[in-house]
Amino acid sequence: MGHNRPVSPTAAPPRILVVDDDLTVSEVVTRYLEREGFVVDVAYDGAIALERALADPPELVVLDLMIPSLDGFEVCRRLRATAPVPVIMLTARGDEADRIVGLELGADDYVSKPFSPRELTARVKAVLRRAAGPLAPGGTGPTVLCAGSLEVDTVAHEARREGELVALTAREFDLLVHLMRHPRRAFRREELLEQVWGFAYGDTSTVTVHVRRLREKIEADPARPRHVCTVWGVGYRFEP
Amino acid sequence: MGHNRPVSPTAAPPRILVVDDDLTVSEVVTRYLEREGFVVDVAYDGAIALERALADPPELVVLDLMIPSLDGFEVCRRLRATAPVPVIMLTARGDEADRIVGLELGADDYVSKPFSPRELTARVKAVLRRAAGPLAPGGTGPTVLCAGSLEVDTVAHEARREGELVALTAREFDLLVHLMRHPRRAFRREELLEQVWGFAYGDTSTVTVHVRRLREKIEADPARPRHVCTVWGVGYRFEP
DNA sequence: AGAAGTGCTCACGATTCGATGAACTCCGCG
DNA sequence: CGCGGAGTTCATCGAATCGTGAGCACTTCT
Repeated sequence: MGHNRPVSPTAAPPRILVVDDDLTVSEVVTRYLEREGFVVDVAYDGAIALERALADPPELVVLDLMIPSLDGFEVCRRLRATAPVPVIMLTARGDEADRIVGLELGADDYVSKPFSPRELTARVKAVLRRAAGPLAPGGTGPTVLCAGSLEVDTVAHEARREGELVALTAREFDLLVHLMRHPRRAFRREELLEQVWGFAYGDTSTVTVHVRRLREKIEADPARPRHVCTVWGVGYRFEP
Repeated sequence: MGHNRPVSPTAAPPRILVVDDDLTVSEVVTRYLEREGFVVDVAYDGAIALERALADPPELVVLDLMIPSLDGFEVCRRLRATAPVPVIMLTARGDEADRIVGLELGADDYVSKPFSPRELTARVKAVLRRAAGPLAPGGTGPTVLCAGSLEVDTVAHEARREGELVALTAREFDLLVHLMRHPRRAFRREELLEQVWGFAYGDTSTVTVHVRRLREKIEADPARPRHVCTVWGVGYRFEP
């Protein structure tokens, strides 16, 4: 069931709006992006794209420059005017690229046709990563989370109990950080699956097992957890 | 969105001179560079650019090749004749760029139009990092980095282990310095690719291989690295 | 007490990830 | 023009990790 984890360790699958009137292109792009675990929406002209993007902004827009009703640049400009949505431009190849160079600079990145799907998905991921910020999510919170004798350094990607280093796997780490960032809030397993794993659906026992392994490592008495607590009939909650 | 700090953590913001007669280009470039925390100055033709750069040398020059009064190559040549200012060339797209790259021996890097602002800023940072040292009076941080029996002299471009000189290639050196400048911080491969290589995207196995070679040279037991450590599911981290 | 619902544990198979070795490209040099 | 070093890409291998299903334990309700 190998869904590739798209980008950010702790995120629902990013939605991407693909705007291209060429059916062949948009279909291929869609297929490849979905294979990488993204949720893809398609629009065939500028006006509709803009409307849809403004109504429900996706995480990223892949935008052909030459499309009906509103050209790509105009769409990009208007998008940017209201919401800081990352944009990747698809530009035709050839000399005209020189003329439009100034215009297309509004985009976060560009890919010139013909392009390899691999390159496009790579760039999509790169731009999303940039938009999400580096491992240290900038101002969105402290880099070291503390609770009791627990210390979690989100930058160094390390966790300590009583000062002792505990080796957490990537998932365990993500799970712990997510819980610690929302102390005392109860999460249903489905929520955690979505917010930590990025799965829209799936076996909730996956969460159970990971919680168990996590407790095994960070709780003094894993059978009587003081931090990662069970909320019966609901899910789990982090207790500081 | 947090302002990314450019390159060195404690230095004054590097000043960058952007030389381009296309207003659209220079404005967009300026905006993106400023967003990254640089101080940007703009010149619209070669003579003025040269004059200004010589009067008060910036940390880096971003130079379009086709500009009025003095072409980019000439400006670059004269600049380099007097001051070792790093230069990034903006070249027209295509095969032409390939021919030019041979000529522009003076430039530290080049970016061909159309380019993504991402790529430009990434390369700017990479070049600045690489250039940090030669003419660094006070701002650019320590010139000798130490960790255990490791000594890295960023000015002399030398690395020693137990006092013994180890021959590192340019990339290996840059990689090591970058990691050492952010001790204990975990980097994803994609981040390193961007911050050390200046690639907006690419094959992450490149990083893997270079890390391996670096370990081969600086670690006492390369199979059990004590400094350049693996963070499973994430990337690498430097341990002092 | 019995039954149904919910969470916990364990072990197995599939997948993913990093290390490794080697091929290949690109230059500069003799 | 071949050589050699640096850098990049590719294929393979082994190990760590992950997801799943089945059985057990505990809670709650009838």
